[in-house]
Amino acid sequence: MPSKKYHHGDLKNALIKAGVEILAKEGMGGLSLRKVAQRAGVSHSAPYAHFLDKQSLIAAISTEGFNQLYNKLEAAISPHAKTPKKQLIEGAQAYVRFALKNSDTFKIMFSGVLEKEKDYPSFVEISSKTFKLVMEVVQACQNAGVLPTAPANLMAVSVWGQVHGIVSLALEGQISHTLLEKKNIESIVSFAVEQMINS
Amino acid sequence: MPSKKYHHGDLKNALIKAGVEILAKEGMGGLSLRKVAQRAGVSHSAPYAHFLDKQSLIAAISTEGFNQLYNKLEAAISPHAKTPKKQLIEGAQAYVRFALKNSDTFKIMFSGVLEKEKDYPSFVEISSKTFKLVMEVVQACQNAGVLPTAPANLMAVSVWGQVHGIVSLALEGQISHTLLEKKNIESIVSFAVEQMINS
DNA sequence: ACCTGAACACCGTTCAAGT
DNA sequence: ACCTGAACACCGTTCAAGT
Repeated sequence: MPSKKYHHGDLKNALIKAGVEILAKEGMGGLSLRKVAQRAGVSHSAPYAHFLDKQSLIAAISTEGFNQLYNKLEAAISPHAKTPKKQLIEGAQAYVRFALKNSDTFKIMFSGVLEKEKDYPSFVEISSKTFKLVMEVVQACQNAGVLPTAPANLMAVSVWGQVHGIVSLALEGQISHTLLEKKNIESIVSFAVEQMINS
Repeated sequence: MPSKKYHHGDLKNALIKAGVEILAKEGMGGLSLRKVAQRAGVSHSAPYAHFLDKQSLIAAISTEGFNQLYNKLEAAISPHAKTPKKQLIEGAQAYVRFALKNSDTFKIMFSGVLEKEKDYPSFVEISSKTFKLVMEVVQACQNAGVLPTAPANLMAVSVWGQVHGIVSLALEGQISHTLLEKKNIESIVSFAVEQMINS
C-alpha cells in the first residue's frame, strides 16, 4: 500500500490520481495542471519533474483509463470461455458500464484531446492490447458460427465501432429522448449487438 | 454576398468563419477566443457583443457543422429516393467523407467540448433534424425489406452508431495499422453497413 | 533527485468608455 | 448598437535556486 506520503513518495501516481478525481468532479474543462498539482499538495511546477507537459499527464490518465477498461473487459469475458456468444454480449455490456461510470475518463480517452497518441508507447500498447482482446472474442464467435466469416480485424472493428458509436452518441446527448424513455443505453447496445449475430 | 466588410457588417458570422479556419489549421487546442477575434480583425473583447462566452461560439461552430453535414447527407440521399438501400449506403459514405474532410469540426461537434448542448436551441434543432433524416432512410429500408423490422428509432441509432463509431475510432487513430494497410475507412464502413443489411 | 517561487506569454471574462 | 482598452484571475511552461 504505497499511498499517502508524497512530498516525497511517488508523486507521479498521486498526480494521475488527482487528475482522475478532478476530471470526475469538474469534467474536461476543469482539468488544469495547476489544480492537479494543488490537489496533490505540491507547487504548480512540481509536475514537470514527472511529466514533460500537460499532454503527457493526459496521456498517463488515458493510459490508466485503458488499463481499467481492459481489466473490466477481461473480467467480463473470462468466465465464458466456452460460450463465445456470451463473451461478446457480456464484453459489450462491460464496455458500456465502464463508459457510463467513468464518463469523463472515457471522453478524454477518445475525444481527441490527446493530440499525438503515438508518442506515448504505453498508451499505444494498452490500446492495441485491448483491440486484440476484442479480436479474440470476435474470432471465437466466428469459429462458433455466431458471427459471419470475414477477416477478423475487419469484423472486430465493426463490432467495436458499433458499441463505441452508440456509447459515444449517448455521452454526447445525441440519443433521441423518445427512445431513451423506452430503453436504456445497455439495452440499445444489446439490440445492436444481437443484430450482428447470425440468426 | 454579405462578406468582407466587418468593422461593421456581420461580425457574428465572420467570427464563426474565423473559428472554423483556426480549427482547421491548428486543431481544437489552438482555438482561442482572442485568436478568433484577431483573425476577424477586431479587439479581443468584441466577440462578447455577439456571443455570451466561448462555449457559445463553439455551439455556433458546431451548429454550422451540423448544418453542413445535414446538407451533405441530403444531397447524397435525395437522388436515390426509389432505392432505399442506395440511400443507406450513400448516406453512410457521405457521413464518412464529411468527417474525414472536416475532422476538427467533426471532433468539436462530438467530443464533449460543448458542455451544455441543450442550452443552444439551434444546435438541438439541427441535430435532431439530422437524426430524423437518418430515421427516414432507415424506415424506407425497412419497408423495402432491406433492414430488419424493429422500432425505427432503435434501428436508426444502431445504424448511426455503427457508422459514427468506426469514424470516431478512425479519427482517434484507433483502427489497427494492419487493417488500414488493406482497407480505407470508406470501405470499412461499407463492410459494416452491408453486414446490417438483410441478405 | 525532487521540489519551490518568480517570471513570462497567453487566455477568458468584465467593465467603463468611446463612436 | 457595436467596438476598444485596461484590468483581473487563471493557465502552461521555464528556470534559477533551494534541499
